[in-house]
Amino acid sequence: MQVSSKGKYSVRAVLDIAQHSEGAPVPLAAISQREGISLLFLEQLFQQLRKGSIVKSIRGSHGGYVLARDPSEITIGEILRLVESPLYTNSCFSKEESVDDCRISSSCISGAIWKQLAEHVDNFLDSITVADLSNKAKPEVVYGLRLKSKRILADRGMTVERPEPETVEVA
Amino acid sequence: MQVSSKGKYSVRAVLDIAQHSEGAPVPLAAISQREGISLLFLEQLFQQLRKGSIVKSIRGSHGGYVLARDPSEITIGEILRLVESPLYTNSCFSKEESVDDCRISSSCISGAIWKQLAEHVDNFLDSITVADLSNKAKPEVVYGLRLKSKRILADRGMTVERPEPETVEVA
DNA sequence: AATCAACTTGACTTAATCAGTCGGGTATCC
DNA sequence: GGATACCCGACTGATTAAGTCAAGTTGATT
Repeated sequence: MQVSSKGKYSVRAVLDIAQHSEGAPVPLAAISQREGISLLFLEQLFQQLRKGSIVKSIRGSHGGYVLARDPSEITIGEILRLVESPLYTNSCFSKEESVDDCRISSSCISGAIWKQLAEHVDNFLDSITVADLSNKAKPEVVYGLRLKSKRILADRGMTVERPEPETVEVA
Repeated sequence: MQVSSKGKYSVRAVLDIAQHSEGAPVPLAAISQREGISLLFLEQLFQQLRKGSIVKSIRGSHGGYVLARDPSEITIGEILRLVESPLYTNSCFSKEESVDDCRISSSCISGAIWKQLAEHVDNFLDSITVADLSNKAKPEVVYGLRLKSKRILADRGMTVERPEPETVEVA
């Protein structure tokens, strides 16, 4: 259970654009240098990010990538789902039978956990936007990792509260 | 980002013991048959579960495994941490310098996310015990996946609330 | 004491996935 | 038209995961 470097790199790259683009397109070469990520690898990732309409591409000289939407409208979860293999995939063996007929006793019971876990993780990651992390706007918030407005979560009938606005140790 | 079958199998196996042991040791061969997991693979997993004192082994004829503690004292998170690679590993490059000196700009900022994510996941998984899932005690709760007493979470200064006690679709 | 079921250990194999590369495109600006 | 930068599919090498195998040791039962 790990976040792949595809996922981590993608988040960093998008964040990099949010921080360095002044409306102007950011070429991958610049991201590659700043973030220390292989250019070729970035190209591969950005194909998916573009198709998922996280970024828009601008071709030609002085081209590059810009965010496709407002940073406050792009969540970390969205980014990850594009490049990561899904956390939850249905793996119950009984297909059309009723739940009680499921052969492998503990399988479905514990299977429910993975589904809930996936929902939990998605909800958490969707509660953080690129804007939240772009320290350009509010540098002091970055390490505190304040969650997006709770209203959004409330809309989903969810609450995700953190104990205190403590500073995350970045070591 | 996925839970490996090591993890899934381990949870199912422990659950299987909780459901089928009447105080008597459960041999791996039985688990293997019921759960459709390779015996050899189970042996491998149970070594780690034993060392992590999730289960106790009873050798000899009519031997097998029993839970090392009360089902309500064993969390899913505990099980997973024993057999899974950790979700969060510190990957910041700057070691002894101050935070501001960190070279790779977005790296640490986004790095904080992974740490929080890991904490979030652990808290969720630690809030579910084997007893919660052992449908022997309360079959109707299993698919509802009721969380462990919120007091435990409150002790950690955490709240994790689910929208409604809806039934999870097990398809 | 013999026997057998069951655990113990470490090495091994095979298949899949991950991370990254390569080569040859195409669009756009100057 | 050349430089810049994105586009796309195929490819590779390394690591990990999943599962297997062999050769034990231990302990209860008979």
